[in-house]
Amino acid sequence: MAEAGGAAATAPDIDPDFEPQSRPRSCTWPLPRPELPAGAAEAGGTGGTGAAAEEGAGGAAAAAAAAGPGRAEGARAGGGGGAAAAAARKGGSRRNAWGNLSYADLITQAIESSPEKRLTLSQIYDWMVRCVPYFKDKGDSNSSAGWKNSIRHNLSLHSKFIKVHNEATGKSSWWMLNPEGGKSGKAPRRRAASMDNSSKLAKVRSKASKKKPPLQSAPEATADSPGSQFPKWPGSPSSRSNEDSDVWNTFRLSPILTEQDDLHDEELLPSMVYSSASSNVPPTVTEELELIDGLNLMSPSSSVLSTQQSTSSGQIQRDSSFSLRSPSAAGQTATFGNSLFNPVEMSLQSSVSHFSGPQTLEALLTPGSPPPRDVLMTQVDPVLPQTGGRMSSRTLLLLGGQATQSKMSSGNLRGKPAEQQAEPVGASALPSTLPIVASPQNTASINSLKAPVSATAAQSVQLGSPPLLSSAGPAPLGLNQDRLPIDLDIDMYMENLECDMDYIIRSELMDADGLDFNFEPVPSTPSYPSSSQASSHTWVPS
DNA sequence: CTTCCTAAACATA
DNA sequence: TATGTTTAGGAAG
Repeated sequence: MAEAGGAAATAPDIDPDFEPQSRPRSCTWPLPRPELPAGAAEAGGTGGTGAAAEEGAGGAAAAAAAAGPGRAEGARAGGGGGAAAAAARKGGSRRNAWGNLSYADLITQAIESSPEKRLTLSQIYDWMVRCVPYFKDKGDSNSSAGWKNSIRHNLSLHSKFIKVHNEATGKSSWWMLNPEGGKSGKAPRRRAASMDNSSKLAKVRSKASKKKPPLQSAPEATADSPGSQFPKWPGSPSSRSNEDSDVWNTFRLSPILTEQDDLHDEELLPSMVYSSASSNVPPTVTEELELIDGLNLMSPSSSVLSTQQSTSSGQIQRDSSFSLRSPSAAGQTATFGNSLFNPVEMSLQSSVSHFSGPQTLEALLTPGSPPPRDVLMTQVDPVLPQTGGRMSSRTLLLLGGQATQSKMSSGNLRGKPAEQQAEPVGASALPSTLPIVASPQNTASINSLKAPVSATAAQSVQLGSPPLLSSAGPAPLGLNQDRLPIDLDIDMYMENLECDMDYIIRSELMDADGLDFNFEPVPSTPSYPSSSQASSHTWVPS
């Protein structure tokens, strides 16, 4: 508070300092208030967590902002200068006028802050303006040009961000975090090659063709149902409400692979496997979950999975994991790495696993029969132009959001549990034995069920993993292996989710770059990686 | 040398 | 015009 006060004094509009993480809630998507002045919202909403921040920072930022908004140099200089003062904190100096976070980091946070973990470009801009003090005043004026350009640049440049076709009207694409996490900055994970995924990918990608316009929405199965109201904020429950029409779980996704079918690079191998990736990428866990849960709904095939798990060697995974865009049409089927589901899988299995695994992913994916949209399958979109549209490379098409919804729900939970409840509860009531997997054949039935089922599944999934993440979890391991009671009450879920989110956020922060604010002691922080992984995927190659 | 920021040229819808 | 992609140059660690 004290800090805040000081900062406030300097710059009313500007936030003391930017720590999106520290106050996730204030900057989250279903915006509490239209244009809340940062100060107010934060102060009120954040409650205690974010409080600690660097006071100096605020001043510095403000100063910088005021002083030299224009140039990089200005900003930099400002940052540097201010840094000295602010630097005190951590030895870290703010690299930029807005703090230590890079654009990429900011974008990441923006995306993460959204319930569905996806934002359109404009939403990202928006977030920046709302949540990052430095940009607060630069929102609408022409001054925005520069940083917006940078935002776009970053989105395109980093493999860490993936573009998802937004089928709603002519909206711009959704930008999501690449589950694989091609982080470019800090968390050095395995980057064997100096180049690292991002750059490398970028490069590779880049060479792809540029001439041919990708016909993005060709078949667009769901297109017809207009996302109608596709929520301005994806997070909004709307999608859920109208699952009736377009919310198919379907989503196609094209892995991160490069266009070069030959992704022999080992780097890619592991990367494709989301789950495995998780081991390295703590922060992204969430996203993984999202994907996973979505997927897992669809891909229960346990048997296959298990195999994979054990093997986990990598190559195999790679192979099986996805065969992405092969030039030929046939190749388009993406086989999802089972590994992907593993973690979830495990949990699911216990609870829901009755469905016999006859339907393996492959079966599901069967290229031959284009499943009605109901099938919640991950198929590499037929949409991809054989021309090799570049769009496919990182573009993830995702239609309908049920899959994501589950996630979203988590986001909403806090906000409106009530709504949430209705569904989940109902879902829980459903027989767990429902065939979750939708094979083309089943689609019909699934269709009707899908809503509930998905909910259930989602829940279970959430349950499964979150606990791991959540520090509080009484006995994460036990839970995990044990199985998840489907009938847990929502509160539980909520809690888990909450923890999860916060937890993740926190970890993210820590990871991020040492944001200064210190949170509460996070008991299990250190364990985070290990616990989550260990428990959830024992199979992890490590 | 690598990471990042910024600017800007292009390409598309 | 808004979005996206790419390429370039420069600064900082």
